[in-house]
Amino acid sequence: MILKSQVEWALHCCAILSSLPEGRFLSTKALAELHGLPKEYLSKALQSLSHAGLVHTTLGPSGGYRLARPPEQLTFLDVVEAVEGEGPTFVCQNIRANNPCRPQGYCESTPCAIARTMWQADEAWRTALRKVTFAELAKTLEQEVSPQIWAGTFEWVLKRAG
Amino acid sequence: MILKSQVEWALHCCAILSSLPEGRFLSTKALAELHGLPKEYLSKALQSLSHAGLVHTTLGPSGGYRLARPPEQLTFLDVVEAVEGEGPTFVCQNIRANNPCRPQGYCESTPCAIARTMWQADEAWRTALRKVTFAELAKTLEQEVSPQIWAGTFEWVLKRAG
DNA sequence: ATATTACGGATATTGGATATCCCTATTTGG
DNA sequence: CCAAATAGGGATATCCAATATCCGTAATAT
Ligand code: SF4
Ligand code: SF4
Repeated sequence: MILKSQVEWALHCCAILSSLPEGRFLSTKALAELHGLPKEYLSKALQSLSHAGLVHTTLGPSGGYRLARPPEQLTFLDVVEAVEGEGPTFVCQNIRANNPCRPQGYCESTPCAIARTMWQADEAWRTALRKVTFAELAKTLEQEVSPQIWAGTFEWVLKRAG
Repeated sequence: MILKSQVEWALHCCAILSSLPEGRFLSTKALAELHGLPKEYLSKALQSLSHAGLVHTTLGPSGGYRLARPPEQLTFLDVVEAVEGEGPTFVCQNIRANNPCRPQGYCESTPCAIARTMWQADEAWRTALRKVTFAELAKTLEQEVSPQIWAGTFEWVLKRAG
């Protein structure tokens, strides 16, 4: 059970977009170059973000993406779910229904304890991701990333942002 | 990102084995019949449990599986990790290394904040699963499952347990 | 007008999950 | 001792989602 690599891509892109000045846009091409990713395929991940309403887009030269909300209101969970979907990791096949000891046509009323436990774990995972916003991430990155790279990247991005 | 169905199978099998009287064994064949699963493939899941040391096995007629520890000491996490593996759900491809603004040969010292956040969420998921033992599951199931089915299944299992 | 962009459909390619088959060593029960 | 039953493991086939590429369309800035 491994998340798609698009999740990492989308998280990185949102991290970059978080530090983009108000009102400016960054294109798929720039984001792909910056991260060394296939442009056409990264585009699909960005479209997922767009479809989820997390980013706004503009067409034409100097077009691209910007965050739809301030980074304080964008969480890791938003991005992960936009790309990976909102479904549970544990999908119950209801195999208890195959129990030969069950009376024919018997129908359980409640989801069983096994599934509930797995879903609670899913919820704990989601809760952890919901707690971290991109504002906090930006703060952490600014402390941890080498100032030289930080400034260089910022300049690189600004030069390409429409 | 969806868990393999083998996870559900293994959880169900351990639930059954939890209520098996001390010293007796239940075969793959019986477990497959009880849950309506392909015997040969279920066998792979049970082998994972065996390889992880969660169950003991015996060969020959009347052979099969029993829990290696009391249900109080067997957690959901044990079973899930035995089948699904212990790796993180978020695999970092280190795409920050592709940043064209980085000096050549530059090497980050610490895993980045994005990966750490994702791994923390993984840990929250694991913690939730580690909290639930099969002793607690048995207690819940006994309360929730219809007494008729519960008794019938118990009898069905005992008849086939070696 | 032209170049650039997001978007979406179509289409490979790949790898892991699913599933089956068969052989071997071991143990039980007769 | 013998025959049946069992776990274990290797080989193989199938299926499907993730990965990746390509191209056409509409919109937009210069
Ligand atoms: S017991 Fe729970 S996990 Fe298993 S089939 Fe039923 S609902 Fe699904
Ligand atoms: S920034 Fe973090 S998640 Fe992204 S490539 Fe680097 S270590 Fe991996």
